[in-house]
Amino acid sequence: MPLQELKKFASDAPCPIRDVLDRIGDQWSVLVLLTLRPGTRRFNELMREIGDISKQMLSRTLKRLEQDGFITRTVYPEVPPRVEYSLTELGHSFLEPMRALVAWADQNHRTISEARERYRGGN
Amino acid sequence: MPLQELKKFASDAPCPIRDVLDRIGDQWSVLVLLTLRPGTRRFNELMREIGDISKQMLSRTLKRLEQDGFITRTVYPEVPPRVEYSLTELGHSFLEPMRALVAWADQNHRTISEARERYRGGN
DNA sequence: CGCTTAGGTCTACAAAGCAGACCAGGTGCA
DNA sequence: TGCACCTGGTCTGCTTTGTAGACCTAAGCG
Repeated sequence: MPLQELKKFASDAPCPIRDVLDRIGDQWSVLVLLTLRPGTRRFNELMREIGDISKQMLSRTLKRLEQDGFITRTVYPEVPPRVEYSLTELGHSFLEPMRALVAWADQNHRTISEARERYRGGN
Repeated sequence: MPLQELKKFASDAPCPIRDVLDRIGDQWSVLVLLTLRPGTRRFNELMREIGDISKQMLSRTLKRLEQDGFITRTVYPEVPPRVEYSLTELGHSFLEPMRALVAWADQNHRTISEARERYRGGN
């Protein structure tokens, strides 16, 4: 039996924190959401703007974000196909606390780098 | 040449956001920090409280957090050995914006679950 | 002597992620 | 008619990351 299912089951019920951390914990999800913040984007635009994500991961990430209600996916039945992604209310509201974190990152980035240097140096 | 080095190099210089996301992006780091918030913990206490982390990952995560200045590691040269971990100022300050995120999670957990249900149902 | 205990490290094996090949199917060009 | 091109993916092998669990050290206790 897939071990992971057990874990998920065990942590799902009692711990919404874990649930969100699993979401944020996915580096790509946050990055995609941040990239969508300015407005609607198409698949390949996201690829280009994010830069180092693989098609597979982008596809998977978008699917999950749609599933969880963070983004909407609109297909225009043209040829070649056009698919647009954009944030929902939920997606936007998530980015609000996220911004605080990003701000913290901005402020403390240098401190962290210095700590790293010291560690290397002091070792 | 290790491809990853390139990536790291490319994203290190211009983008502190990425740098922090890589840190948070690590599910375990945040979980360890949250577990340390109430106060000092020993290695096996962390293991027990977190529950489903492997020794190796806990060890690795703690090492990195120490390196980055989020926690301190104190060894008491007894037998059997005793090692205590606790948050630094930086660690505490990081958890502040993090709390906003956790609060958001608490509030919106149900909404997300419902979106998931709808998705399954509507498919 | 040999078992216990804490905090790890080491070693196989499983899972996740990546790059790049491939696909559909209408359009433009020859 | 044929042939390459476009987007938004999916599929396939290989690399990287994470896991479980055995092992290690060295004092204390029976």
